[in-house]
Amino acid sequence: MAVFTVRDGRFGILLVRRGNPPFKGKLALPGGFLEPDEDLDDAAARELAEETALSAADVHLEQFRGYGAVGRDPRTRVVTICYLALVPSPPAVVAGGDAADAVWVAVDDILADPSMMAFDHARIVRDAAAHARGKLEHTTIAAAFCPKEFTLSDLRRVYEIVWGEALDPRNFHRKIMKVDDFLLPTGTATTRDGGRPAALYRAGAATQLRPPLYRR
Amino acid sequence: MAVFTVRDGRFGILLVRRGNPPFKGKLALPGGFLEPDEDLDDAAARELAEETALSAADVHLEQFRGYGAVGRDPRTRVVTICYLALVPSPPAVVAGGDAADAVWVAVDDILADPSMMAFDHARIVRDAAAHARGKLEHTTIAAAFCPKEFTLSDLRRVYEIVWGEALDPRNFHRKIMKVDDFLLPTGTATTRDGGRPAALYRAGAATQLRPPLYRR
DNA sequence: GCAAAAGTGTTTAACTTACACCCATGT
DNA sequence: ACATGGGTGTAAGTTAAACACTTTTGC
Repeated sequence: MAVFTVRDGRFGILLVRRGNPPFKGKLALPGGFLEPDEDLDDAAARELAEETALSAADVHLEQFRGYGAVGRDPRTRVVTICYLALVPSPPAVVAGGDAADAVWVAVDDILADPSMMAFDHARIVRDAAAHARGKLEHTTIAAAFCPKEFTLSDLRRVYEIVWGEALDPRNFHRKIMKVDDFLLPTGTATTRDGGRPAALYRAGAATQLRPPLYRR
Repeated sequence: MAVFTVRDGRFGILLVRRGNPPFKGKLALPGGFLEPDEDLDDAAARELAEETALSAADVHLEQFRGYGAVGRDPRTRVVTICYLALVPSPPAVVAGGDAADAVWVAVDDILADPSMMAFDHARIVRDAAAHARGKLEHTTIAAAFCPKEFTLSDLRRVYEIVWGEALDPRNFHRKIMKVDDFLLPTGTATTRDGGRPAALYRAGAATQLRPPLYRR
């Protein structure tokens, strides 16, 4: 599982600290083995629930890609199918399961120093992060990082943090609102200190962002 | 393997007629089992070579997605990783390998009558075809259906056949030529009967089509 | 010359960008 | 009143769609 979130102004991923060899002490992607009686998607949902206490209904969960290089686990041949999960911030703190040593790590810190990762997981993180970043351009998955109700600023901040670049709030507002069935008004607004209250929205049924919202 | 091509004005896929139960007589995707000493991409390239006598260097080959539903093969549990191959037309005719009964079938015929397919392969064909059709919008993979040297009309015909819709030749011409490093002029031109000769191009290094070329 | 297909130019509308401006709230 | 962030208007530049038109060949 590549479980991404946006937390404390960073694009983060859920990792577990390995307590046993090989790669003892290094960070690894959480995951587990397919049960004999479950489909791939079901196994991913189960693993996600075990690691984060989040149900698949609350998050964006999609199959990403398979990895099967021969030496990727020094113990035996392992073919992995990596799933991508995008969870809202702050994500439910990790529960008791296998993931007692689960930590949130900023993606950019991993890309800057891949040696902190076990197995070929640094490469998987790199691939999955690039995939997620790219998908923000032409899909509505950014909303998966937001809570059930959110403002346009919340959504814009997701884009800015994941991409690491500033977007014009005015133009962002109009571009997003032009997409049919992306943001559904709730009729309510935020109350904060110092500033006009923002309208709250829920994510609608739209999945494609057309036209796309490009990075620089 | 989901091996697609454009042949005789149709968007086609390579299938094999099953000679043994289960699903004897039905059509199936070609494929095989992963060897103990090969990576996923290597296995896909090997299978492609066995089925079509095409080397991975000549075609577009990418991992598509995994399928692992419990009952998808009635004999035993099988997890498949489907690869997408786009091969030029006319593709090298199938050689001696496992695929003695290989046939090219139009994708739309399968979608119209999925019962001709064995296992869950009709669903895989549907998913893979939708993926390929969608990728024409924002990548340069359409060129993978063309021979080494091709004209803008050849490329446009690929789009028209795969999407099943007509495109304006004039606007298509300019949109494609505006993409940096997509089409490299060879300096030569076609000779045909009745019509101005068209410039011939080779595919360049560009992979992304930005801005995209949308379907209706 | 004529038909056919390739390729260019032009007009109009739509969209993007940048930024000025107004709005609604807390202090 | 004023600071703060939300939201709207607008003008300039860019891009896309539709289609008239020119070019280059075979017959």
